[in-house]
Amino acid sequence: MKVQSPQKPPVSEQTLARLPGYLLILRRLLQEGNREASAAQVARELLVSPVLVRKDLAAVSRVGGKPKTGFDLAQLIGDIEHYLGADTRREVILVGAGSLGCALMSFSGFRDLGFRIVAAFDSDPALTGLTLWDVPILSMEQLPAFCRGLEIRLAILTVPARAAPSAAGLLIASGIRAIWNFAPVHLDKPADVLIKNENLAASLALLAGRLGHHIPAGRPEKEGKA
Amino acid sequence: MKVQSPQKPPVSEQTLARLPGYLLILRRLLQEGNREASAAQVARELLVSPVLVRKDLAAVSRVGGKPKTGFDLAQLIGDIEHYLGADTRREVILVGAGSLGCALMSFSGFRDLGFRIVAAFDSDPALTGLTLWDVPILSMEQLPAFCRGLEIRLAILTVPARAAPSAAGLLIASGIRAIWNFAPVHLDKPADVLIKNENLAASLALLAGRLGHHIPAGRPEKEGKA
DNA sequence: TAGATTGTTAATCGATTAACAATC
DNA sequence: TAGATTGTTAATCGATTAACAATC
Repeated sequence: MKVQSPQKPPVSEQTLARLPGYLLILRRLLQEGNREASAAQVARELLVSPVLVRKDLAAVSRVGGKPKTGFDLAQLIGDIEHYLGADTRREVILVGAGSLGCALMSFSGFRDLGFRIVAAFDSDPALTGLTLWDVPILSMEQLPAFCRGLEIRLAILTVPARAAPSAAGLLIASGIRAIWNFAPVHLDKPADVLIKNENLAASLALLAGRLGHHIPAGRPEKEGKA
Repeated sequence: MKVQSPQKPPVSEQTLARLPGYLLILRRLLQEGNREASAAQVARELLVSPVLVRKDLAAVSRVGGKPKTGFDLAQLIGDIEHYLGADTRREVILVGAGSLGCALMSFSGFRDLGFRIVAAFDSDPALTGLTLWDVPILSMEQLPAFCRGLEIRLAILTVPARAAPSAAGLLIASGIRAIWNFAPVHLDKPADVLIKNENLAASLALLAGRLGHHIPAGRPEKEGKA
């Protein structure tokens, strides 16, 4: 039976974005031998306010923490993992096996959060048939049947900009529900498909812009500590 | 002589983050033969409100647009480029020539925004001395002198998580002012150094989380069009 | 018990949007 | 001129923070 949590209000985009960060810290604390952690402890590491951490955790964890001791680490980690993974298949395909695509295939960080790139697709016949980092590279023609067959819902799009719109169309037509798009182009989509644009060049420009204009980065470091 | 623009209030982080997107669209419009563009035109492509575009542009452009005709494309592109690049050297170094690092070296998108990876550094002696995609790979020992000599201020950090803290320390000691950190660890830093954390696995988890919980992605598509 | 830490309600803060006068 | 589009002032909206009562 499915035990969802429909009574809680949906968490904000910002809260969701902080969850993976919490997960990393909580896991490390657990590995270091702790059984519990306080919101203040987590907040210090992420440089956010403790209240924010408590609010975020309250939004996604069913158990909550205990006064004086804090949160049960194992329990909390499980809750966050469940929340991030709830109702979502963790199998991912990758479209575009160029240098960036191959780098993502080799990237171990996805595995730590439970994701697995199960196949890559490329229009270059020289690449199809190869297996890189345990990921088989298939032809674009094989994509629809593959996605339908395995009910894949997540795709990473690392093709050149000019190829991205048609590739995205093919993905959507093949049942993909969310696309992580690394091409710097706007992709049209139906309302029920999610597209997250990742523009690496823009990210670098943003950093350089902040540097040039001395905009303080987020909250300042806290003075003094325990 | 330096002509800065100290009288304008610093733009918000959000505005800054949208500038590269404007730049891409405006350049494309110019290439397509247009001389001018309206805020509404740009807004439609980025799915943001036209008022927001006007506010953003007013914050970074000195000239402003003209009623009826809109903004002069060449002028506006120049202003945004200048704003993003103001007071900032565009030379970047890359630390950690693993698969992700190499992918970024080969990435052409940086060039389009005026950045150039001038050198990569790696502790693996098998890599040092090589030149990949025109980027020479040097040893970590050469880093401080290189950065000091060329006054490099921007660095991309793509080393494994366990090596990141010490590498960041070396970078900061070598005069680097901003670090784009791909390792999923918190890096300590003095107040005047910027660190932008890029956690690719967390980004994917965020997308999957949104998918699982059906959180609408930003503003909905507008109905109807010109 | 005393004290640390939680969870929640109210206040603050800042970004976005709406409304509208100015102007080419 | 008439009309489209800009720039700005005020209203809205939502996230973060502050304050504080609850509780192990």
